[in-house]
Amino acid sequence: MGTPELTKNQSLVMGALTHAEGPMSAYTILDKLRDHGFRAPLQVYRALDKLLEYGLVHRLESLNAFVACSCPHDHEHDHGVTAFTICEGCGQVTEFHDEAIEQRLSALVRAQSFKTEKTTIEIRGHCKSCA
Amino acid sequence: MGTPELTKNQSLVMGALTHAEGPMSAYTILDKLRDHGFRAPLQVYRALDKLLEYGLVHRLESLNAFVACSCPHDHEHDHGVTAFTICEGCGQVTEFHDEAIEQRLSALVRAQSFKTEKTTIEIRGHCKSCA
DNA sequence: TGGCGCATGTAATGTTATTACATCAATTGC
DNA sequence: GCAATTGATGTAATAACATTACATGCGCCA
Repeated sequence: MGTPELTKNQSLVMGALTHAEGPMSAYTILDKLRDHGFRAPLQVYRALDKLLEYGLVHRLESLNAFVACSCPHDHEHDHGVTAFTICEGCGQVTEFHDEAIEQRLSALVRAQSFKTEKTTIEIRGHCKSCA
Repeated sequence: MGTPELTKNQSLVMGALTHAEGPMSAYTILDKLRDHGFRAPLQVYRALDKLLEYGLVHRLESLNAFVACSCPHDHEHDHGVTAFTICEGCGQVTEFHDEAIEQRLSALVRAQSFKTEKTTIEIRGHCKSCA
């Protein structure tokens, strides 16, 4: 029960995100795909919903934008918590994962008897080149 | 150079957030303050900008909403990273701070030569009561 | 008293996301 | 075969969130 074949719209959206340098808003994706027959936001949002569900794409909450997952393989199983650095200068987004943070958050949340469904970690700032 | 006196609009917005149980969107705040003369979104957003700057209010990125800071005192100095659990059931938001996570993130980010300006940590899920 | 800084007021617009409803194709059960 | 179901799609309209642009008022002080 891994990732199913992508539908046409899902493939188009995935392609747009994969070819982009950085994150794209839903409406930017829509504009990129007008030539391929996209007319309405919903076509993008529906595809994004599925891609998010399959773990192929991440949503950046602080940007209202989306990026292709940078994990080269293996969207079959959960990668746990994903964190991002986001450069205000050049827009570059770097995805990373860390066991230690994951475990620490897990402990803190468990202490509240809170049940985690989704964790967002986003760090805004400036990358090495844009410092 | 701490928090200056709040202006009228800032006080009104701060009051609305303080009296609310949970987070409020800017437009919800606007509606609450119509009776006090608020007419336009910008009146709310301008006040929120200042309150965020003073550290009296936090923005929840994954909700596009705002909460009063739960720290009882001491908005004079930076509290470092703030994290939140957000219950999908009852909407309850709990703010917390953790040295260990802060340091770990700091180390990871330093390894990228990334300069942090703002860190967002939001955990969506269900609280004890809504599990 | 004129200029400056800053809070404010108002309108218009821009951006992001969802609801509602209709159609179409593949699959399943009878 | 042929309803019934499920899931992807298309389209329009609207809702929700946020900003730009421009004008006004008010205290301060050189």
